[in-house]
Amino acid sequence: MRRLKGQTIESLCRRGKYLLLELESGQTLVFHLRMTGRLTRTESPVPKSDKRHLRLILEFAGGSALTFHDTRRFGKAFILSTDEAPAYWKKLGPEPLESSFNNKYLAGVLDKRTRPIKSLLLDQSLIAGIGNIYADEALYRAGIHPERPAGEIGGEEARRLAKALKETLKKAIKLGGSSIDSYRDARGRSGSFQHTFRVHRREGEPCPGCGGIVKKIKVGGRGTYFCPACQR
DNA sequence: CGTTAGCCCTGCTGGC
DNA sequence: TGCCAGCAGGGCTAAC
Repeated sequence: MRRLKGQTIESLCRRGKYLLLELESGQTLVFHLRMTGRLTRTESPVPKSDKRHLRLILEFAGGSALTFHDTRRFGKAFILSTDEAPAYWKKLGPEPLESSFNNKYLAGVLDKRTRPIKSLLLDQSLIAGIGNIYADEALYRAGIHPERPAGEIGGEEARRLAKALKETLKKAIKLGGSSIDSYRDARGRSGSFQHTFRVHRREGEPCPGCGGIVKKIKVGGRGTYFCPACQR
């Protein structure tokens, strides 16, 4: 990270779950927060009380700083050169909120695949940016059982799923994300999407649609919540 | 190629 | 009240 000294950040963007800081040199400083990573705009020097689980400090001219904290140390920060970047981002599928992600694309991705639909939604090489929370909530919204083989979902159901993914993400973004555990934005603020979960982390509670009981299972090793009555 | 299981890591929770 | 096994999960690798 010493190579960053003296450089100007020219733009900020995002690809899937990766945050990108584009530098004047053409290099990209990339962050992935995973579950417990936190990026915070703060003052420099960083207060002693903020040193726990601190992984990286970027000090800016003018006395402010960007800190990267990560309790579970699953998050990543790394630099991509101009040469490396295109190949790196090619590994990711389209963004659900861009026009390249449409009914036709989703139908093509689902076709002939045997994996449970939930596992497919979490595959970043097919669709970028869907995590465990959003897969559960989108499948509920679309009325699709998380264990259904992807290949048997087509037509009207596939269209419903595409729409559900877009709407779930839009709403979550509008509410500032989900702060179940540690997520905070760069100003330290919590999101509020977690207060609107229909099924995720609501095992044993009533389904808001039918009043039935929300069930929890494991799909692809991930905790998965759904309503057995509403999701077929 | 498509799919699945296991690993990483640490703080919190649930059951006794 | 205290203890500790197990859970949480995104992405990578190995294996089939």
